Amino acid sequence: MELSTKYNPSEVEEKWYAYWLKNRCFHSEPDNREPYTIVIPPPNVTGILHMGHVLNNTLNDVLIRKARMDGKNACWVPGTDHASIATESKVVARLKEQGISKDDLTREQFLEHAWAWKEEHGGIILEQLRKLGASCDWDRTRFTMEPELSDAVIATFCHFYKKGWIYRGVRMVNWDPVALTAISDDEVIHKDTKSHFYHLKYYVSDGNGHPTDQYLVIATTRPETIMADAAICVNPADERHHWLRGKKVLIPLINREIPVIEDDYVEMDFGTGCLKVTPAHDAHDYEIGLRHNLPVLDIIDDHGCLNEQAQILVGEDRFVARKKIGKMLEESGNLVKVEEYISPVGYSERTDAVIEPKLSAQWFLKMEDLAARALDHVESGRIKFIPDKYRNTYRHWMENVRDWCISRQLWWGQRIPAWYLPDGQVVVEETAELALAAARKIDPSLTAADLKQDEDVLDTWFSSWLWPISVFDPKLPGHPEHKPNRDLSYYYPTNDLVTGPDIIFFWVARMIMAGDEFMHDVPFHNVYFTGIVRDKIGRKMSKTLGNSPNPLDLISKYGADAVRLGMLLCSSAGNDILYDESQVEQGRNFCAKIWNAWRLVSSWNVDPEAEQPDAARVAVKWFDNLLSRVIETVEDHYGKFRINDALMAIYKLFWDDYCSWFLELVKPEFGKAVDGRTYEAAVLFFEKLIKLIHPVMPFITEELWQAMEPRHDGETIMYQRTPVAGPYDADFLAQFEQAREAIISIRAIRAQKQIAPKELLNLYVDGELSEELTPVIKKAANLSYIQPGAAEGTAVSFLVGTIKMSIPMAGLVNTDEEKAKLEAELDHQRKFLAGVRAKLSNEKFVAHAPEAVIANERKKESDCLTRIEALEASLNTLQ
RNA sequence: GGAAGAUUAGCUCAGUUGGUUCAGAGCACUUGCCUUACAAGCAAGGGGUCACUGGUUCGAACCCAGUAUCUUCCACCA
Repeated sequence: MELSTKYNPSEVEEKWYAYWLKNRCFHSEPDNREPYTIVIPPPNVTGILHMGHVLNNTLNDVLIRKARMDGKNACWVPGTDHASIATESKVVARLKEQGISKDDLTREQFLEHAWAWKEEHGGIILEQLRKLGASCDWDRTRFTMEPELSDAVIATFCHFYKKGWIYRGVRMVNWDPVALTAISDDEVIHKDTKSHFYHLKYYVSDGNGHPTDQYLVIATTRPETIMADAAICVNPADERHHWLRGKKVLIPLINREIPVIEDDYVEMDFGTGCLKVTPAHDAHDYEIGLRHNLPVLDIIDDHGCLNEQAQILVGEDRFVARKKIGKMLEESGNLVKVEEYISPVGYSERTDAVIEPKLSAQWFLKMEDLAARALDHVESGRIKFIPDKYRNTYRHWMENVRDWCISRQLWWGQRIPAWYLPDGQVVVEETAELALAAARKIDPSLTAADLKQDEDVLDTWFSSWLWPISVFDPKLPGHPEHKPNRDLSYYYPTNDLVTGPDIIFFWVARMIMAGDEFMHDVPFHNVYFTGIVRDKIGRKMSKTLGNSPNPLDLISKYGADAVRLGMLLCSSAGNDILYDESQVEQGRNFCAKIWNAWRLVSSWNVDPEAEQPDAARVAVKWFDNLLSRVIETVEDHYGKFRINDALMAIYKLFWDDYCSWFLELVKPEFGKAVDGRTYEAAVLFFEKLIKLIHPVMPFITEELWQAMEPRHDGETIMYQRTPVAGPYDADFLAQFEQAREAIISIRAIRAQKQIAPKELLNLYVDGELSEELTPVIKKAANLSYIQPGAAEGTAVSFLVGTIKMSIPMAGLVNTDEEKAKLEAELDHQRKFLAGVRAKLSNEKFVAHAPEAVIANERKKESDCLTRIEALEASLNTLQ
């Protein structure tokens, strides 16, 4: 079959992806083969493909395709995540554009809009993954908010509630005033932020609410919260403040009287040693408040604005209020000074809004027991992290974990299955009907109308932690007594998880917890953490910087295979990835190389009767041995998740060894036919090579495989078996390396002396060179003959190991130049010899070093002597 | 503030538990080639005091201590 001169990726990719889909090549059903399972880290349902996805899914696809070719029953389950906060905020933003406020909608109306948005944008990213070549089992596509999976989430909530591990409590939580919801501790990002340290005078009260002329000074970064102060606190050991004992002070501007209290929490040497206690707006202050029975006065509303309770600046945003109150305090004479100050401030991961500590009723899941068990799975090695260093991170988090705030004040998500009775009691059941039944046990007169369901939804991660289970059997989570169905029994535990280290706590840790709780088993055996994709100067990719290429543009420009290869080339596990388009170009170039190699082989005329030239015979033997050795290396790399090392080994095998050496050695002379045996070997090697390449570059390899008809009878390469390494002759491979070295030296001499490659030369060999390899050297170096011994007359000589080689070259040799070169080399060898001898004459070395090391030093010594002798002989000849 | 990790060629990284002939790869670079598969290519080549300072050892890129720089994670001193 005639191939076009250029590889056309887009046409080929479309053709074969459609073919794979049509033939259901990606689909898996349980059978008696060993399963190999991956669940996709579900992207946000309304997300679009970015470079991080490309990296992650390329790695996933390489692993799954490799496993498939290893004969395993490979199943890669795709799907999307409803991404509660992210999606809801997008929907809110779109409604706003249409002039609709969320507050004007009922829950049902809002959800209609949200589902419409999901229908419109949902699944785009899955379509994009197909362009990348992802071999997901699309028949198994799941969505975390589809009915069955939502049921699983609800059941899970009930399960833990009945176990006593879920509780509702009024706690200080992280409030996001933009998203209008509480978020978990993990969703808060602390950033050092420039602010001001206000030093304020609080006057001591005369007992009737009037200021005396005595005062104390506190330091705060949040002067707008002084109206919520409940006390001033000092350290009991701080003698500077003992005069304040039992006194009351007045809050500036509003003149409210508050007590001075003492608590060890206050650091004497920080600030002024006086702390204003504001229980409603600071987590630590809240704790102090509890200890001292202080009232809680909340002066900030959900949007982060001061409310009526503040008395002043009502309705002002907290940051505006901060500036304004600074002025007011200055005017009232309460402001002592303002210092520049840098302090850590919490920001919302989603909205980047400054988090407001806020007291509110939320649902929590106890973590202690779950975390201990999840930690053990990793500590014991049942789950391996690649790279290993993430174990430390994981352990630290697990040992310091706090209860998980699982409620979110949002509508897009699974609604908490808790119903409140009119008297405030709560029942938790999977459905409204069951809840009513449960409520009637408390009060038989109740009707459905009397029950009010909790308004909140659950944290997205409370659904995605079930993912490796619920994609197979949504009935199991929450119902541990349920018998796992056929899919779950077969595919669980999954094998490998490829994901970013940024979600190690959000997702990885919690999947391990859920797996342990419901399956009493790990959810996966290996977690491969990818790095973050950055641009080539190390910046994170972001829309605002505009340094993030659109993967689909890259695919249409270079082809999916090129993008995949480019991504993998720069990705060693756990390191951040500095992406550069030149790597994708390298991928494209590799495609061209593969394409052209087959164009060459397939263009040959074959004469089955022709005798196989010696050089070709040896080349075949060599490549056969080499192939086995490289396959062994590649398998080893895969086993250690060193995907880019595996890739590089294959890349070099194909480009350097197969193309540059093997094909050049067996290539028939112009106009002549290739013999049958050599041709068969060249084709067979090519087949094995594209099988090795297929997991990384699925499209071009399928195209060429199919182009090799009728050899393959229309079978896909996807289900061919990975080539296996046979035994190989390491000595022979080493001998070939010597030949290769000789050839390179001869070519270099040609280049130096400007002798055309076509001009025949003669070679004299003084030393033990394998007879078998002389035809190879002859062909590759274009020699007319190779003779034992040393060249007579003027010659250029060089060393290959300890073998002296020389090429007679009358008239072309500059004797002085050659002499200088030889002398330099001789000098170097003598120094080397001196070093080796120094070692060998060191008694301690001889006494302590192992036999093998000493023997090796002796070999170095004798080889070096041989070389010195050869060099001296060459010098003599020149003189 | 705590912790983990990193520092090897211009760039990105290997270096498998201290010892194969003065440290390897890919890319980039230099030189020569439009040689009938491929100029997106071929051939040849240059390039490193393994961050720094000490120590352990017969022997250190590798182990130990300290220093410097960087990255990430965790952390509510108001």
